Amino acid sequence: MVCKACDKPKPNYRKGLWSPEEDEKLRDYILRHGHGCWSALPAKAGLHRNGKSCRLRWINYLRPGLKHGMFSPEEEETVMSLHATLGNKWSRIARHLPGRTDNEVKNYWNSYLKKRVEAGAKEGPGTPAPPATSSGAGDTEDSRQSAKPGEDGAAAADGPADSGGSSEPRESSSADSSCLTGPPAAACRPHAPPVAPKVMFADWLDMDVVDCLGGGPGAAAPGLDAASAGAVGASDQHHRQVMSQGSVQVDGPCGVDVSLHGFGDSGASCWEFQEHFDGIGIGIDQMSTTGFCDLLSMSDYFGLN
DNA sequence: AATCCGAACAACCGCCACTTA
DNA sequence: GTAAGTGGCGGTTGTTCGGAT
Repeated sequence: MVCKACDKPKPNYRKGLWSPEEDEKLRDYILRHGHGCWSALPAKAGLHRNGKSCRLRWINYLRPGLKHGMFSPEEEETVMSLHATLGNKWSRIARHLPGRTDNEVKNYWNSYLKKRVEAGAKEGPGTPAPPATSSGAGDTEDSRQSAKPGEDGAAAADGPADSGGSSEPRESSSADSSCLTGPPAAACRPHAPPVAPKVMFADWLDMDVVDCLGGGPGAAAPGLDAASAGAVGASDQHHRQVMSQGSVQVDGPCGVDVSLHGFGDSGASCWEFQEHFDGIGIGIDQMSTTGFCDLLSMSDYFGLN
């Protein structure tokens, strides 16, 4: 991992919330060159942040394919199920939730699911808190829906209303994308960043590309152990979604292969990234060939590494 | 209308595992 | 074999907002 391109850490790193300009710089750089060596990235990208901060920002917020907003009942069930078996292994849990980050899962657990589980435990040891159902997540769920919807509202306001939901358009639960596809800004978090609407990875990788990359919707889940399979059995659609993932390799800035991964979906147009790539001179068709197909690899997703 | 409080979320910090020279 | 450096993970904190009083 030692990388000659990595400069010594600079002092005076900026901290705190990321500005839209910083986001833009980071995204531009990674989309052009891949992240490569994180510690060297800030200097190259013209950011006054440390590599860790950049990495976190990319992984938790900027990375294409991320899903923001409401957890679907299936996702909740998956989180609770996996947490029961894995404990606080948020990254492991997140691997079973396409488009969710460990940080998001962790936050969601700490702020919501944990309380529900505890409440359920108080009601009766043998009766764990019932997961939200597709017919309605209950009053607490409703309150959360109105409270949390998140940045996708900004996306809906700034871009196509269906851009967010296209992350899991196939066989996805309706509740999952309730905020992504549904209530516009009014129902979503008002203080969400007004820029950089959330764009699902599916929006910028055509399904045909995914098929070419080898992942097909009907592919099997290699190496998925029984426990994991059982744990996430309730959210089978997630597996099928993951089956559409592809993975390619490109040369990273440090001379190593940087694995970039795809997450396929319908042929929904990539309205933001199309615009973005146009801006930086990269054709959308170039993405598939240059490997700008970042999300989770199959192996990562299934915890095979 | 102003203030307080809890919730939600983004980001930081510290530790650990892994890789490479 | 060892040390240095990086990346990743989990815990925790800080900030912002909405709702209640």
